[in-house]
Amino acid sequence: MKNKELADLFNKMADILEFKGENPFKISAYRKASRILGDLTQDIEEIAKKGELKKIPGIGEGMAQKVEEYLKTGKIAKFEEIRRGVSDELIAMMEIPGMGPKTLSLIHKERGIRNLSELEKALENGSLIDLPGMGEKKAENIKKGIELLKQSKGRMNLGMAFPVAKRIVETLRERTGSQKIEWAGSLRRMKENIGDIDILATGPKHEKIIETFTHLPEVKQILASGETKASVIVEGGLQIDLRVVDEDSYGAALQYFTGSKAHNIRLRGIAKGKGIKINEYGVFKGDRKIGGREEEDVYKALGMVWIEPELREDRGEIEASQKRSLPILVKESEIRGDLHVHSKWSDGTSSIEEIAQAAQKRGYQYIAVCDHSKSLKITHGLDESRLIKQIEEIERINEKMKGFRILKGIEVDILGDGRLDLSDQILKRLDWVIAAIHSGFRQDREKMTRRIIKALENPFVHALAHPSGRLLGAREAYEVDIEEIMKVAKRFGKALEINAYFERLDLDDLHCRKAKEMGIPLAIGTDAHHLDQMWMMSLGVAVARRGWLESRDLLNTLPLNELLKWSYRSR
DNA sequence: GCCGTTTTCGGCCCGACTGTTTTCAGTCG
Repeated sequence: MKNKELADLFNKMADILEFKGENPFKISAYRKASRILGDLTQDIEEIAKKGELKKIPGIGEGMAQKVEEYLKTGKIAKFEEIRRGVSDELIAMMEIPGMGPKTLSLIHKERGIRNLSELEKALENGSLIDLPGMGEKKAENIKKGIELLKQSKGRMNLGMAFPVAKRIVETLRERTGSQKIEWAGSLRRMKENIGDIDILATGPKHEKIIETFTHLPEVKQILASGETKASVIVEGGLQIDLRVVDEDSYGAALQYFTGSKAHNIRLRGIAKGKGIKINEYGVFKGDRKIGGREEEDVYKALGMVWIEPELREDRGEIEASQKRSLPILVKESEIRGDLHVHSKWSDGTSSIEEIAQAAQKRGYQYIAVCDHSKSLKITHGLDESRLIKQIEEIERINEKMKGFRILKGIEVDILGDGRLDLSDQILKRLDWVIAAIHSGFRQDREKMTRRIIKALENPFVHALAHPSGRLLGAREAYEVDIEEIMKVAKRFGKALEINAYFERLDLDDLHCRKAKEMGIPLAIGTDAHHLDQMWMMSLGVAVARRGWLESRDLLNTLPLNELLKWSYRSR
């Protein structure tokens, strides 16, 4: 699938055009096209073959031509043309916080700086300071930006940002006495990667909130601090922005700072057509403020209904809101069980009884113990005889349980050729079998796809665990034709897992939505190895919600008897 | 470069903060 390549290419073109000072609207057209291509789950080549490129909103004559050219020749002439004389090293410097296209262009033209090390040298010897618009502070700022870039290097996992935001918001609530403090931004939309944490607050004394915030013990550096806004860097290089607004603007501000950018731009476009203006202070008709205290005000003013934050990506939610056809997203409280946890029997740390107790405490009706199977030696994976012992233990514990059931499960390994490493005779005895790839990640696409399909053909497998194998920030998904996998899953009545482990979140949101459209059931499992990882169900539910999933699209919203009916239906 | 129940041309979201300015440009979200 060349979607990602094209998305990256268009984004890079936008960078170069920005550096060159091109028309900003042209630049945003490239960025938009890049985002849309990156969001597509359908193979761009398939769309091109059908001649339907221009049907994609945001792709017009020019972009369609460039896509076709790339698919045919592997190149885009326009790209080759504009990149002449602009090295990758130069463009990479735009990543430095505080360094925009204008500054970059200035230091390049006036001081001949071509890369990061030349920039650092120039900052050391002070040769940039006498440039127009430059000064001591600006130079210092860029220096800090370089440091920041070096230590933070990209975005943070949702699962890592979440606890940090929670702690800071709670501290702010305690110390300022203000109850209306919450996170907005990509964290509120529950994106898998968080660039920074945005916090919104209101209260009688704005200065006190800002003051408290910038003096939190976690704060390493204050980037900006004004009357309504402050930005800090905390330990680990994470940036946190705080906005403080009046109470009657809180809803508008929450809407505004939740984003996404693309979602908000669309809303403002719609507003303009209706003679309405929206900003972070409220909804305005002429000079008259017609709303802003509640987030709903914004949507209502545009003839829409409120949209769940997880959907706000301009992926069709705006139209759905206008047509009153938004999905009723699944809620964590509807989850009746965790369908993937590990115990002491393999590489987990808790006994099965402890797990069951913790699950009951969370209000679950069932939990599936899915330890590793024998070929994963490093995890002390279960062979047939140990698995039989585990089955017997679970049956013993289940007899004592009231209103709760431990499901006998396994995370069975898919071998290099697609065979499973446990026999059908034993798999047959289990309630819940998930199959997973843990080796041979580098197989080529065709081989990997065949391998997984073969595993899914096994009548005793219920679901494919962490289907793409990616590890956020650490390992790319393996090469696999996920569309083909989905078709096969559909044909054989298999489920796909949403692995809620903070480093996986796999399937991702876009493929969840695709699976839903295809009628493939999803199953959330935390892959918890410790009891204190079971909270990650929240992350799995977040992915499901971002994938537009409703309660009925998931298996673990089913009551126990219905889940079992599903799992034994084909035996 | 994209797009059109206002438009095939002329729009394209909007405001805060900083630093170097004396009225504003650049950057960011």
